[in-house]
Amino acid sequence: MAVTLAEVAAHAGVSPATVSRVLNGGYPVAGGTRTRVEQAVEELGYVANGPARALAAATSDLVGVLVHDVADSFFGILAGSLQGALAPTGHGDPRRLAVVCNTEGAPAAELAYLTLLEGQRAGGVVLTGGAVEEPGHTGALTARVTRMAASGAPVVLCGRPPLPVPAALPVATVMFDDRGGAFRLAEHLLALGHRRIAYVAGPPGLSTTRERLAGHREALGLHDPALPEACEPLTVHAGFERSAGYDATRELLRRGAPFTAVAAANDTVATGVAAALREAGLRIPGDVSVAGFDDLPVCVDTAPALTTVRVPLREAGVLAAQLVTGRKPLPPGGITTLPTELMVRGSTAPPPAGGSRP
Amino acid sequence: MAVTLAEVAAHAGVSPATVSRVLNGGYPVAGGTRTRVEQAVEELGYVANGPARALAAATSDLVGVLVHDVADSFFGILAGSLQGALAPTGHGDPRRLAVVCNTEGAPAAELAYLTLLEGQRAGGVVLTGGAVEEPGHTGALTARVTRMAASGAPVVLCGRPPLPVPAALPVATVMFDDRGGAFRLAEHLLALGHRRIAYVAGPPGLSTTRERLAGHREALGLHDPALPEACEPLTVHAGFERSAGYDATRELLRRGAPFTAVAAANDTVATGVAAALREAGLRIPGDVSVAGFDDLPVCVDTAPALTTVRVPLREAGVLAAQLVTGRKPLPPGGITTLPTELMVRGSTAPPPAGGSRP
DNA sequence: CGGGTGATAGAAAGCGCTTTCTCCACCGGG
DNA sequence: CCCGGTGGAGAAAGCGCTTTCTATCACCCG
Repeated sequence: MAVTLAEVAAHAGVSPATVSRVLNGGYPVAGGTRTRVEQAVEELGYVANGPARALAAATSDLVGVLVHDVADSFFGILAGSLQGALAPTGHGDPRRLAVVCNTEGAPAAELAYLTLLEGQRAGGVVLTGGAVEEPGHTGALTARVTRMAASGAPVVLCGRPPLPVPAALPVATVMFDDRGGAFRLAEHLLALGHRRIAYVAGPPGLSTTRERLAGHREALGLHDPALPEACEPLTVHAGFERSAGYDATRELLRRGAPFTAVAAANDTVATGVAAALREAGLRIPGDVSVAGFDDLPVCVDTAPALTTVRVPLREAGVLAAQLVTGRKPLPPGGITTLPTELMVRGSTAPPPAGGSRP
Repeated sequence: MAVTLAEVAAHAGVSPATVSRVLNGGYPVAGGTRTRVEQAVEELGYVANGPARALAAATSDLVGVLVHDVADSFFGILAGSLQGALAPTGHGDPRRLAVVCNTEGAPAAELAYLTLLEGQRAGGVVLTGGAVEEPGHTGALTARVTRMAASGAPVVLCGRPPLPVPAALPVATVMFDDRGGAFRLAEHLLALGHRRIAYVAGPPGLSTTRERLAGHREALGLHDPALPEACEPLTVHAGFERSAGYDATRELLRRGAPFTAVAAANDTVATGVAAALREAGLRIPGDVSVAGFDDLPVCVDTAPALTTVRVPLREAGVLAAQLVTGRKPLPPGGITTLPTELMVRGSTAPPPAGGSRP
């Protein structure tokens, strides 16, 4: 079967303890001894037994990555860069493995996976995506996160607001400036002359939905205090899938209230919005402007290319990896906010001259 | 700290062995005893220590999922459905965790991750994406896969050809009918009247590239034995990214050899192809038809919607999960080929009447 | 009516590693 | 010249679980 530590020790003529120390560092080992052990490891092709290490050390090389759904590019890109950054540059470093868990955004699934990861003695956990803001769940989540962090496993909240955990614990938050991005996007639409701006928001109760909507409204209100209220009937809550955007837009069109622009919760929803508009015979951006959020790869290939807000997913993934592995110290306050950037493309233009349609 | 098996045993007034048996099944436990144990587990909120189980049982609940890159929708969708299907319907079932590893298609990374997973005593491994067909690597991979399977961890090859391992081992292969799909796509182009068909192929040496190209050429040859050779100068090898399609198309245009259609290695590449053509002032499908492969979600939102070949990624993910967990018996021969389907959309049309351009 | 014969439960031996705790040599200072 | 220090190595005790191997009981059949 597999080579064990003891065999390596025997081969090198030292005790198992010494081999362990050479492999894990943090304890002085004389140069000659170290060399002999390393050679034995090499010759025997020794690969440590992960579970045994985890059992003895009470922590493993596993890093849990909770996402709403990896099939969604937003999470796929985040998880991908995170996974890549988990493998450090140095060659001998212990390689962390990413355990990705699709929660579908469901609180129960989130907690269930956290339990599973705790049982696996995961060496860290990254919670990504908007948080369900519901007192009961936030409380339960905070308790779980506190417990994990207290047991030494760093927790990184990525793309969601911080949790009220004791400051001394290894819990970091990496946020996106969703609010600012939504604000600038709305400003862009206003500057183009739009006033009747529809908004296809994400699921209610989700932090991301709240932030983006807040930024959007703030911009409207700053331009004209009456605008937020005026646009209220043009706001629809939906899911984060393409079909949600499609359905919401059909509903909007059915209602008949005129609008000249639609801002969507994210790019995927925006493609659904665009499809519904096109199907209704409306031209983009001639008749109606459309904007998304996230700047997923799809944005540049839609027709027309989608105006959106870039969210630095790759950067976030790398940062989260560095934080969860402890390679990067926690920032003071534990919170890092990554900037978002308005990406103006072809899907937004001034409203039609003849007045607002439909 | 965490509740242990022994504590549950004490609470239920039985021995640890009995608790273990209730939890794992496969050994008769009297109804009353079982109930008492289950109640104790419930009351104490017991969660098994994964590493300890894995150490004692020499196998874990971890399932390795090797992908080229999760950020790529192809793999994201595959990994997502696979991960979802790993969590069985029943509630008490042991939940398998998916460890996703980005190999970037690099043989060395593939082997390195396999070693890591072996060290973790993974309960199974799924290798996805085209295989690098290089004797040395195939040999090394076969050896590794054989060893893992022999130690009891099922291995599933998904979207790649089978490996020559002993038939008795738990190794299954789930393939896509890439060749057939490419064949039908080429037939479609030929039926539209195209004769000068460019092909932006994937990286050389990859099984997927080979299969798709083979199907494509087969259709050309069947239509006119001289066609494959005639189209040879219009075939370019590139990567699987959008930029590869873009660059390859620019190169094709630069060469000046006329073509009326371009078939791309996959949808992502096709979007790059389309972008380059559009940039060159060519209309799709008016001047040049474009076709992709995979039928990723992006296909329906490009302008025009992309004609492509649907590859049943979700189905494959679910099937792979069932096979790797042993929930579904290995098919005879160990190989399952999933059908692909031609999806005709707006990006393909008859070639321009005036003759082939550019 | 006694010893098979199942059906259950317990004892105990690890699984392969980490990590105290101990021990040993050898060093320099008093 | 002796002794406390100190760097380096080993012994051994687990970590929490699975899994033989054994030990009990009932029973049941000849």
